[in-house]
Amino acid sequence: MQPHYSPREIEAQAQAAWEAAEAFTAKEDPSRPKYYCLSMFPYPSGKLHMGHVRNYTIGDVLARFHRMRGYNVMQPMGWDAFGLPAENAAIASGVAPARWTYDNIAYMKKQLKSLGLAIDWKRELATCRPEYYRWNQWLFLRMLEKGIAYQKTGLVNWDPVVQTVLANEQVIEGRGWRTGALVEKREIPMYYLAITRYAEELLAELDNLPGWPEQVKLMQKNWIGKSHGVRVGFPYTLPEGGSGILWVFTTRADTLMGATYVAVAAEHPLAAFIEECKKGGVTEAEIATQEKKGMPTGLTVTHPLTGEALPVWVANYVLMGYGEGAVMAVPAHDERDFEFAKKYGLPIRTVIAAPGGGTEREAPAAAMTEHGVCINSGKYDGLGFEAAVDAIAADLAAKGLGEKKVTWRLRDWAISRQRYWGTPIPIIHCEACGEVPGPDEDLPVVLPEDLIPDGSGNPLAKCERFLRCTCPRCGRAARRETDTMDTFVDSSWYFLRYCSPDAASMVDERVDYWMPADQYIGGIEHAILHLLYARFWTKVMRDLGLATVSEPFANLLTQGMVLNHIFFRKGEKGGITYFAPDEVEVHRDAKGLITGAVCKADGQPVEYGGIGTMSKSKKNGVDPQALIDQYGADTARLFMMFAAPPENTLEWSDAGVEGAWRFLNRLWKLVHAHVEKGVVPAYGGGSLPDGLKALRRQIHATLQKVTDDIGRRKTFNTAIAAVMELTNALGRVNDDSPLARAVVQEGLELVVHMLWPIVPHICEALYAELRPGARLMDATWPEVDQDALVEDEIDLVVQVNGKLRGQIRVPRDADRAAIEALARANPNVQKFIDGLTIRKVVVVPGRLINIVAN
RNA sequence: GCGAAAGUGGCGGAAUUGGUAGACGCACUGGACUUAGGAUCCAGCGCCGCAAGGCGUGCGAGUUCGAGUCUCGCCUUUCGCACCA
Repeated sequence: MQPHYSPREIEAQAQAAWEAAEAFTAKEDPSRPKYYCLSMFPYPSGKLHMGHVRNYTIGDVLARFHRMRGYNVMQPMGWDAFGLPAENAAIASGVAPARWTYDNIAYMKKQLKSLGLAIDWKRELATCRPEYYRWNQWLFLRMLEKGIAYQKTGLVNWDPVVQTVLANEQVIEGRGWRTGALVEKREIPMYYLAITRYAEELLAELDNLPGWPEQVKLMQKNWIGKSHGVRVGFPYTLPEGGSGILWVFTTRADTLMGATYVAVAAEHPLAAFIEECKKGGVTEAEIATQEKKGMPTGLTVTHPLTGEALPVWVANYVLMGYGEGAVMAVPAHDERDFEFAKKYGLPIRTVIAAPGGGTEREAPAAAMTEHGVCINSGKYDGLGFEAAVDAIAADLAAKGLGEKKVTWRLRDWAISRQRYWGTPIPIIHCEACGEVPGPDEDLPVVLPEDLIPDGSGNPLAKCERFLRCTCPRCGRAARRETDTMDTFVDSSWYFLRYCSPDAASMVDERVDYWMPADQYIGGIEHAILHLLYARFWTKVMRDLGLATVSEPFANLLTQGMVLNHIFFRKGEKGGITYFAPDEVEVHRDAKGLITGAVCKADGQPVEYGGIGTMSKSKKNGVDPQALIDQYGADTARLFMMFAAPPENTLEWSDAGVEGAWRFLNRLWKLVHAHVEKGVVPAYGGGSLPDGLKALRRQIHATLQKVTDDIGRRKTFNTAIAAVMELTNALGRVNDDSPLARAVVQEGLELVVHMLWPIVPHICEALYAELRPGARLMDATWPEVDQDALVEDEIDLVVQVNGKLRGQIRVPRDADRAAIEALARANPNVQKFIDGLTIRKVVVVPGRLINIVAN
């Protein structure tokens, strides 16, 4: 056996052996339980980043573990290949997005392979290929038929200089990122998917997902935002004649008697699209944090119960997309209304009693938003929240000016993008027939791959060979739609295509074998949008009879981000220059805290910016390739899995990598030393002296813990820590007797089994030394020997008044009286109970005894 | 602003069901080996204290025989907010 661990060699060998055996090619096999291990597919941005390495290593550990446990495992991989960065690359360097994307895929695939992932590459897909996106188009047409897809107008960010729609990401402090021009809101026609039709099911089925983290389910629940309220009508008469009813939605109908004005969104039909409100972005965060602004419309509406005339204001805090796009304002009991009323001097009328019992303060200092009893509300005085809502809703209904209503925060999904690098929307514009769905025979509507965007508009709009077509209805010359689909469409069903990657239809019956995915792994940042869209899309496919599955992901693991230190220098003009961590020398104080740093190149100080997510712009990324080249894939995988539990953020540490490397070297040397003395059969029974009995107990206790940590808890860091402890214990054995060597042999064999999911290459190599000719890729997960775990005596902790005062060793089955007697006999315990009266003795079996005395 | 999480030694983290706080690793200190050490091995390592012991899980209260863990209030950080993926 080689005395030194050389990862380059053994990793190439192991990967070649897996490939030759086609070990990870998955085939449907109804005789075995299946395990579909799915990781979020990467966007081919150029090269792998640490987040990818972490994501795919977690998936690989679970895939390999379940394979050893006897499951029929399928772990696929693909490319989320459409999107904005390819267009940005084209703008920056003139390369066609297609070319850039395919080059990146080729490079990143090589990188993924060097990590030694147990992936079935036969199922690989890229969403920018016509054979994939044709089914986006096909399903879109089916949705149009069902009325799930429809057209209406929506708001976008408009850069007036380049005459282009901008993504929210491209708007920086209200200005276009390349032009610096003030961005305007603009209303344009778009296609929507009616995800709100599925709101009730998307909400209800969260309860059927025990394998999802509670916080993700809660975030989805809040996002869907089912709320029970009342739709209230405020009649009005326009000065020039006409009349109508202004409808609002409120969850606080009990405060209707306190309404002092009505506010509508800037895009509400009652308001003109007011110039002032055109400015600023379209994101909810921006709207919620901007200064409350508004203006009176000059109109008034009639309070449906009191008949009072209330002014109508346009307010920038009212969202057109939610409820009715208009609200009744009750400043006394809503914070936003309160702030607005203060600013514009509108009246504030308290109609709910404050919890303290205070009643009619003229000028409250803040809105009282709690539920309470109605006051100053005429016939409703004294009613609680529910009674008041019921009574008011009934009175409104009698007048035809209201009813109880359920409203959702969730909005329909706008999928139109005014971009080139995406799935063409299969719609044909005909002068005579209008917007006509493209016929199925035309699919796929192929995206030309040789166009190069320049940042102004969509190059498809100038591409005659793409645009020209005939109207399927009247046969006259027509033009194709140039909008493409949101890339969330691509990622909403790729996991279904993996199940039948070569199907002639969108999917085939193999989806019913593999789905749902038994484990889905990806970034927490996708907790809402991607996961919600994927759930919706799956349900639509189910309702079209394409699959039987309702919920695509049985278990969800949301991994944390990978962070690193940030260093920067502020320029004279306020610009910030970032420095990579390896470009600076860090200064620490006596406690090890970072106090400052200097740039190695010029010796001048740089500022320390704390810890943040690895990103290109902050130059704090670490290239995984350099890590793999220097230490090998196993060290990279081990460090990633050991440094933090998967849900936590992970701080990058060069020293931590060294630690992982050292452990693998120690393990190699330990097996080498053992093997050089000759391999022996693993311990197979017979009586053991106390020391070896304890070692064997540790071996099987470790196996039990690691099985639970990987399989149930998914805390790979604690599994590794336990194996490290066991390895240290095995290394301390200084006994060459046949019995001792047999126990160590058993221990080492179990160690390489337990570590195979995490560091498969080195384990494959070590196992071949421990059992010449054997391969771990064919091995099964070992069984815990329950007999080895049994202990005759156990240690108990003794506390006096909750403080640790001693330890006692008692027989495993000692009774309460015996334990108490032993505890009271302990000299240190006696010292602390001396002179006190014992009030109570708490015995926790197997753990501790607490003597309460005073 | 709204929604969701997190906060434990010098650092990453462990403590799984309310029951020994600090496993494992890193950093650091001392020693061994060595021509050499940025290799390897051994030992120590929360804070205060000579010790006995006391204190200690972001801050402040509370429940309990017992709280890192449960409850309430606050502070800080991170993620998401619908056109980044």
